[in-house]
Amino acid sequence: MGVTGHTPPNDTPPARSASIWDVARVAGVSQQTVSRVINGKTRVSESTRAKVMQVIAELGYRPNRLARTLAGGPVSSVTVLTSDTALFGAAATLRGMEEAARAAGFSVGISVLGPGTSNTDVALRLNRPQEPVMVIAYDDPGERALRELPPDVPVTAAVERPDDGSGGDPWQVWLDDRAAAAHATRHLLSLGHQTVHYVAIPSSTSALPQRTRGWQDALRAAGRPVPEPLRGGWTPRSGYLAVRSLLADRSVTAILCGNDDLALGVMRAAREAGRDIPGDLSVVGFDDTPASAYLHPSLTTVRLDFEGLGRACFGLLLRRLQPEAALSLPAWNEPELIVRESSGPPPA
Amino acid sequence: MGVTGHTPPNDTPPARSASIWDVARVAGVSQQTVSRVINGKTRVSESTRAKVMQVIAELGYRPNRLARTLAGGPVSSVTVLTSDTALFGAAATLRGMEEAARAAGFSVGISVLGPGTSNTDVALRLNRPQEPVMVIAYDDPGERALRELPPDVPVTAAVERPDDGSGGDPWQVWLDDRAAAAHATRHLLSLGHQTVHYVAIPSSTSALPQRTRGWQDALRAAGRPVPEPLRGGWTPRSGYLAVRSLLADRSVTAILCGNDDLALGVMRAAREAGRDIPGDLSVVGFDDTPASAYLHPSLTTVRLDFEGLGRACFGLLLRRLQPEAALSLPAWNEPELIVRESSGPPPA
DNA sequence: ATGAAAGCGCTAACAG
DNA sequence: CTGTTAGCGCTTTCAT
Repeated sequence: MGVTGHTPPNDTPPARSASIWDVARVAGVSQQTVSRVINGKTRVSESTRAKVMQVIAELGYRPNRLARTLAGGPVSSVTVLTSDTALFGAAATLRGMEEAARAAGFSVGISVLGPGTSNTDVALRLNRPQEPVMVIAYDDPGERALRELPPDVPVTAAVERPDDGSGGDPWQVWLDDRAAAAHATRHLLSLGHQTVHYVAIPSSTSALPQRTRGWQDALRAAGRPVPEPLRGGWTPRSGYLAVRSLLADRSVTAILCGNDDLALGVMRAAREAGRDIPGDLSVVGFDDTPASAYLHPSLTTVRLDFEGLGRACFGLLLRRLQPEAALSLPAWNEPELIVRESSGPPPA
Repeated sequence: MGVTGHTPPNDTPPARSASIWDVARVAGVSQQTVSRVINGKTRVSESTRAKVMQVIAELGYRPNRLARTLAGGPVSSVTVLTSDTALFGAAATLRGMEEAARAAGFSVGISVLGPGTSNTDVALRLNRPQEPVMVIAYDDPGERALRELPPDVPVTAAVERPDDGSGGDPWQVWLDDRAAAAHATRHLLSLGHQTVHYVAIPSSTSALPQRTRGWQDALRAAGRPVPEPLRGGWTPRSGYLAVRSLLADRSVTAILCGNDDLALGVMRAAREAGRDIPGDLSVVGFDDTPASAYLHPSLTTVRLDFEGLGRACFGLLLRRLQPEAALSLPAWNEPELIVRESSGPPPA
């Protein structure tokens, strides 16, 4: 006996779980037949199929996906590269990616990028040289990883904005931040504000980020002065610090923030400066986190469908892996301005 | 030529990236020597090592971790099983796990559990039958997955509370929620409140959750009435809905909430009911999310070191995988009450 | 419809 | 210090 050919004469059970060979032996069929039953692609007689299934259950057989992949089976794993998953956008995108991948039978790996990730490093994180990858590239570490991945790695990405010029990489997805920022800015102008100040999130590029551009677009189109954008980070604290000095100036009546956390910090700074929201100051954010509707005051913000974007990013990857299948891309929602209590007319 | 033995006579480059064999051939050494250089465990002469390293760089060789694992190499991958990563606790725990795992050279897979996950299902998500697993089991789907994993899978878990009786599973880690809840409750009592109401997060068990017990502990120890706990969900909205009717009763002057999101909803409901915080009502949460310090009013809450717990959970896994190594467990912080603006004395 | 053979890329024994 | 051999568990080919 000992089909695997190396069963020691006096064996202790090696705690090795049942393989396809074990199933084959017990079921009295070839190993190949078991494979066929498992994959269900090829036709197998009903009787043998039943027998094999029964033995699989008896032995508690569980397939080894590594071996399957190594042997040249279909691709069924992705690795997601992302920086800081504490950020709302990245976390939500990751959820969308994982959900779509799992639905398609993919296993998903995750690897977090730090600020100091060397170029070879990132490729070495993959489970195999050509494992497909999705990159969440809203910030600098993500963008760098995207650039530094070897060309033979199939990759799609959720990015902050399309590549300059060319109209966008076909393997990237993004939300129309520029239009959204313009929309939010127009909302504030239409309430009667003379201009709108902007607290920016960190940017991935030297070029002007899309939200900043959209904000400028709207101000310029209305012929309003364009203040210098304030540099914020990602946290409430950074928003708080960024605007403290600004708030002494009572002519500042409207502030657009790069995300909801910044907005939260800005609102706190405003209160401490004795400014009423929205009476003296309007504040608008980006993201529409679950908390935003319950803040005091509730936050006017731009809802961004990061989960949808993540799902689409995986759809794109699937299309890249199976070009012949002509897969349709799952749709995602465009950004939407949610008007709440934190924005209103300027003081009279 | 053709060490791999199947190079077609008239080959088009199969887009197959360089393997260890290719490196060996070019470097003029055996495949095994390349393996030795890569792993660095065995001694290799400096000259051959240099040669091999050079060829590795030339050919852009990247190791295949799947093959390594399949061939019986050291374990270097984990899968994390978790439900809803949108929750602060689960997300932070995941970050800690990923960080520790990556630092140890592990690749980490993630698979999200839904409410309806059948028992065989969960084992089939693993990349191989005996892949190590970490479960984030703060809620029911997590606890179920933990129960349903086959016994031969090495698993550690971050759980809401230790197993009943036995003093806790040695492969589980948890925070002392019970003591923390008692502490938070005593804080409110010491401010002069007659009693404290509690809005609970969903529980994973039929038994009383630890936070609920701690709250009761403190009330009983002080000889105060123990109100019926209110059942909340995880979101601000559920906190908002849970307490709306309660707030009509002005004798309710202190509410402890199962997490900060619930507290946010409770605070909003309170304002809408015309209650001032902390003047008429004190609110205390659990988690200390980054937003909590910037809310209006800023939230008194219990800081929980989920990231530390996640790192410890991986440490535990490592210990389980290498019992002989006698690894020390990374420490994590005990829960800590952060007193802010939302708690104060009851109205006179 | 089923079986047999070869091999994916690597590591773990053994040899020398 | 280095090379040889035998697999890991599975999916391709090809046969039958």
